[in-house]
Amino acid sequence: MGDPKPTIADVARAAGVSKGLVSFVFNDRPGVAPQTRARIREAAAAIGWRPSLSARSLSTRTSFALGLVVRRDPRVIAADPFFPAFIAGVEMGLTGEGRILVLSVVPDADTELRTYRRLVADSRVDGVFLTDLRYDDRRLALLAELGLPAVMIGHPDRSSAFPVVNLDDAHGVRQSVAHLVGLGHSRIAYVAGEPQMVHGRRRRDSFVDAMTGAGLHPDRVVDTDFSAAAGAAETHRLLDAASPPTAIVYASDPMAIAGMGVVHQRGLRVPADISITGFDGTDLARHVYPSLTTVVADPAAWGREAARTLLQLIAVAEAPNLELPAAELLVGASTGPPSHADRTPYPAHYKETPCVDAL
Amino acid sequence: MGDPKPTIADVARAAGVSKGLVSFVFNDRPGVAPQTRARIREAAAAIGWRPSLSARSLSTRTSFALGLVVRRDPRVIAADPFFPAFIAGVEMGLTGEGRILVLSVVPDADTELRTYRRLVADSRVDGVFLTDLRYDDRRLALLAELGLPAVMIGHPDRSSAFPVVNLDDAHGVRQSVAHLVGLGHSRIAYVAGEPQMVHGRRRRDSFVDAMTGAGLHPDRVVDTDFSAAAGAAETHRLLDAASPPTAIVYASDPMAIAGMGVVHQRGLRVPADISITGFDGTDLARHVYPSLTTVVADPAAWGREAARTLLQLIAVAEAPNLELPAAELLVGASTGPPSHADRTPYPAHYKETPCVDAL
DNA sequence: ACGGTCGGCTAAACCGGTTTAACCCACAAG
DNA sequence: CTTGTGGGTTAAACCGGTTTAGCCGACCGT
Repeated sequence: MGDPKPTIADVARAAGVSKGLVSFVFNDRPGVAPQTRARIREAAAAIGWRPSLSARSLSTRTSFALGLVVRRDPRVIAADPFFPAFIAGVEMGLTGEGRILVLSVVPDADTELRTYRRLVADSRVDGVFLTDLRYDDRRLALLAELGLPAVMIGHPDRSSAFPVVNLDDAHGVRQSVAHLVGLGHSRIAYVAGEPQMVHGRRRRDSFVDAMTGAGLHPDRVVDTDFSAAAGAAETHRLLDAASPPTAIVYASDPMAIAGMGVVHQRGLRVPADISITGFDGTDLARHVYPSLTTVVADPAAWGREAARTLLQLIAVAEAPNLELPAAELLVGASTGPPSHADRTPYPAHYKETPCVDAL
Repeated sequence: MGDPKPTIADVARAAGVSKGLVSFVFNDRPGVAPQTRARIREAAAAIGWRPSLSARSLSTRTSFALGLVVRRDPRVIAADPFFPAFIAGVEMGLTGEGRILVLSVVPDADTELRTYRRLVADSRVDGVFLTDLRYDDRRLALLAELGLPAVMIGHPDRSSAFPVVNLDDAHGVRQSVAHLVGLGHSRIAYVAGEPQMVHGRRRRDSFVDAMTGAGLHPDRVVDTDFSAAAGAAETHRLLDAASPPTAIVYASDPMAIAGMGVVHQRGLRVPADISITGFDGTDLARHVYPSLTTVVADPAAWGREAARTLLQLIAVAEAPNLELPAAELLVGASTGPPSHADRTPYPAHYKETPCVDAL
C-alpha cells in the first residue's frame, strides 16, 4: 500500500550492494560482474523501482526534455497546418521512452529569445528544434552562446554548426510552375509567405527561378504573412491589375483557399478563368471545390526525423544533416489550361508534371 | 567569465547568513527580519543568483510544469483549429513566470493513459488539462487515483472533483438553428463530430433540442470524426437522400468548408439551394465563398482561463468552476432563405438571430 | 615469494536546494 | 531574579540519484 516509493537505497539493500553499483547498472556502465548486474536488475524489478527523474536531473544536469518555441502571430497559428502535424511527428521520434516535449508559443522576437534563455537557465530542455528560420536569425548566435544543442528545420541563410533536417519544398514550387506552364499559362502570380522567413523567401525565389527558367517574367509576386486574410487581400489586388494573372501560386493552402474564395466571389471560375495552386497538401484542400492542386509535404516525417537527429546530437554531440523526400505536386482540379486568348503563343514544351496520387 | 554558476551557498556567504535563511527569503516565508531579508535579496541580485529548478524540483517534488495530452487522429490534428489557439492561450495564462507547458500527442486511449502515468511517475507535471472529454472517460478515475490536479475543459458527462472551465458551445448551435428556422428552413441536417466526445454529443443534442423546440423533426443527424473527409462524405449522403436538407449545420469549420465543396461540386449553389453553417469561427471561414456563417468561440481565452484555474488549483488545492462567454453565431453569406418551394408553410415566428460582427 | 595490474565493488562527496530541530537572545510576566 | 515566550537564525538532515577516490583480492610475470 502507500509505500513511500522505493529509492535506489532500497534496491541496493535488497541486492546487497552499494547505491553506486545500482546506479552503474542502470546506466549501462562497464565494470560490473554479469551476475551482480542480473541480481540488481532483479531486485529493482521485484521492488518496482524506477530512478527518480528529478534526482537524475539534479546530478546530471539533464532535463530529458526537448523544446520547441513557436513564434507566430496568434491569428495565424490557428490556421497553420504545419505545427500540429510536426509535433505529432516529433512525438513519434521520441518513442524511445523517457524524453518529452516542452512547447512554448510566443508572440514576438524578444519574448522568443527570453524564452530560450529561461529554458537553459532552468535547464528545462536538453535541446531545441529551430523552426521558421529567419534571415539574420538571432537565435543561432544565442543558442551557440548558450551551448544548447539544436537542430534546424530547413536550411538557414548562413552556415551554422547545428545539423539541418531539410525537406526540399522549393521542388514543389518548381513543379507547380512547370505544371502551369505546361498547361499554357504565362501570367502566373505568386502569393508568398513571410519574406523574413528563410523558407518563405526560398519558395518565392524558386518561383522566380522557375519562371525565368521558363522564359517568363516573374512580376506579380507579393509577400504576405501566411494568413488567409492576407491571401484574400493580395488576390484582390492581383485581380485588379490591368493585366491580371491567369494562374496564382500560393505559399500555403489556407491562402490558396481564401484566394479561391475571392476568385469565386468575383464571379470568375476556377480553373476556367484562373488556375490556383496551394502548398501544404492539407486534408481540406482535397475537399474544397474544385479540389486544390497543391504541394504535399510530410511535416510529421519531418518532425520524426528532426527528433531523432536532435536525440542523436544530444547523445553523441554530433549528427549528420538529413534530407527528406522533397515536397511533391499533387494535381487537383483547380488548375487547367487558360482561356484561349491567354494561351502562350507556342504550345508548351514542358512535359506535364507527374501526378502524385493521394493515399 | 566562466564562473561555475552561483549557488545558494554563495549567496548565503555573501550575505553572511545560512543557506536556510536564503531559502526562506526566496520562498516568502515569515520569520526573517526585514533588514536581513533585504540584505539577502541584495546579495543575490549582486551575485546574479537564481535558484536551481532541478534542485527545487527534487526537494519539493514539484515540476513547475503543466501537461497537455492530446489524443487525436494524426489525420485530424493538422486541420483542427482548436488546439493551436488553445495552447497559445495557455501560454498567456502562464505569464506569471516559472511554469511551462509539456505537450504530448498520442494516437490511442492506451497510450494516452500510459502517458499520464509516466508524467506523474516522473513527476513531470504538477497538473494537467483535460480536453476532449469522453463518455466514461477513464482519465478521470486515473487522475483521481494518481492524485494529479486537473482542470476539465468543458463539462464532463458525470460529476467529478476537478474544476471545470466551460464555454457554452451549445448556445451557438441553438443560434444556428434559430437563424436557419428564422430564414424559413425546416429540413435542416446536422453533421456532428465524434459522438464519444462529450462536447461532440452535447452539440448534437442541443441541435436536436433546438429542432424539436421549433416543432421540427431532427432526423438527418449524422456522426463523423470531425475530419474534412468525413464531412464531405456525409454531405454526399445527405444530398443523395430522397428529401435532401435545405440547410446543413456542421460541427466544425473544416467539415463545413468541405461540405460546401461537395455542394458546389454537385452544381448546387450556396445559399440559394442549400444553406451551410460551421463551427469554430476560423479565419479561413471568413474568406471562403460564400463566407461561412459559423459559430465563433474563443479557444485562446479558454486556454488562458484554464491555465489560471489550474495554477490556482495547484496552489491552494481548490478552484471554482468558471463559465466563459458563450460561443456566438456569426452570420455570413452561406445562409439564406430556402427556395420558395421549400419554405415553411407559416412564416417563421423566430426573430432573426443578432449578427455578431467580425472584428 | 613479491610487486604490479586489473576487475569488482564501496564509501563518501556531490548536485543545489528545502525543511526540521534546536539554539540564542531579548524581553515580558510573575 | 527567575522563568517563560517567541522572533530570528543556524546546523544538519534530507530529497534521490551520480560520480570519484580508493580499497580489496585475484591473477600475472619473473
